[in-house]
Amino acid sequence: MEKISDFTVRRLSSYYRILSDLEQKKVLTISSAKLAEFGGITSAQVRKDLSYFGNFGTRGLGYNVSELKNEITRILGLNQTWGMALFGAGSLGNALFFHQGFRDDGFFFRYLFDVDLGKIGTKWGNLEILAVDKAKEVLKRDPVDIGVITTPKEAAQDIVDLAVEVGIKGILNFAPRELVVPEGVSLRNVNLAVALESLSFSLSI
Amino acid sequence: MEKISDFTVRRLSSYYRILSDLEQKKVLTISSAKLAEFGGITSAQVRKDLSYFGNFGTRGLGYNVSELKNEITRILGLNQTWGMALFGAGSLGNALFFHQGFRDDGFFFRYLFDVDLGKIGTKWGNLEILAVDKAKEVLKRDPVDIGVITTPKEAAQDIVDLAVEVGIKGILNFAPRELVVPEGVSLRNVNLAVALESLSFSLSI
DNA sequence: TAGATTGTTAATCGATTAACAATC
DNA sequence: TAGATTGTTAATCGATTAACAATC
Repeated sequence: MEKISDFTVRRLSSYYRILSDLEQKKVLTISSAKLAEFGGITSAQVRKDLSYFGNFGTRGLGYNVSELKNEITRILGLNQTWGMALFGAGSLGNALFFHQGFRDDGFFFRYLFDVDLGKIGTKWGNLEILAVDKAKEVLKRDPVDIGVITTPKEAAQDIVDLAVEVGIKGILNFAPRELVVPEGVSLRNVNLAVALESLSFSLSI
Repeated sequence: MEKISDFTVRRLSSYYRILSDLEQKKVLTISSAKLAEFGGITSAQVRKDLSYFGNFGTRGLGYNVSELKNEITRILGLNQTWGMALFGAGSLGNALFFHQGFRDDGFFFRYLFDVDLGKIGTKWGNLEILAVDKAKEVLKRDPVDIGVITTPKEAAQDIVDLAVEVGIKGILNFAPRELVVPEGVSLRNVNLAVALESLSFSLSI
């Protein structure tokens, strides 16, 4: 398969959300022009993105909303569940843990780890926070797919190394630090400071 | 001035963090090659990004860490403070509110708004959560620079319209919904679902 | 059928990188 | 001075868009 850019993947996520909305509103078909309008892009972009994966439309009519949503669900791997481990049980981790939208999409936290003795042994919902020292043993016995890092930046690389060692193949990092992962492991960074600083830049000029 | 791409601005944020680290470690000078290595990019990219704003280096020697950090601080508008209003006092908003890093960078929450009667009147730190009905009046009297949206997606566009009406020029949106802002208002979206779905895609292929 | 809209190619646009003269 | 490294130009790469034949 042709190499798919992250730009395309992020737009697929956007289409997925738009189609979910439309499906709920009982809209049956949609043109690339309409979909583009909702996503704030061009219709050529929509058709190009979809064309990497197949011919989902009907000339003259457009796309069937439910069908296209199902195709994108499959493409994005959202037709299955993903097990996650959270490293760093702080307030950001807490917000992510209780975020219903992730569960709806099939992303479940299965383990919570922290270094804070005051937190270890306490529960979020009915999931206990474990000592990060136990993580290697626990995750080797019972692997997860994705590691979510909400530790302070100083700890982040060590956690990545641990995650890689226990076979985690996807990492979502919130720590504001450049991280190194080996070939075959996917890393996505969410840096809230960058978003604010980019706003600050726009407001300054 | 030449149009600066958001790619460049985001990398400036990255340089800013790297230089802050280096300054703390008492490193005095750095070459574009080293800076690039830390940021995971090429040295040409670093020099190109900086060249939009001036000549900050010395041929043969590289860049003075503190000097370059100060220049970038100024470019990004981080040599001043920014007042923010939070719309949606949920767990994500709470995590942002108590995040020390934003304060260090000069971003301060000055108002908290919610619709939930159970939350209105309670305090985070010593800042009271106000009814969103009061927002227009309050923010017209005492404007802020940035609106941070952590409401459910259904409410997000109304909040944007309110924010625009009271003169807010920068919006940081966490609601997973495409928002419309008029010319002259900057909008940055942080969509956590997109990040997870992009990981899911990578893990699926 | 006539009108609408896809899927795809080729053109365009913009971002990244290689290369090197300038110069510390 | 000789070696190192910047600032900048030109080449390359890759993403977006315009255009249109195919076809429902």
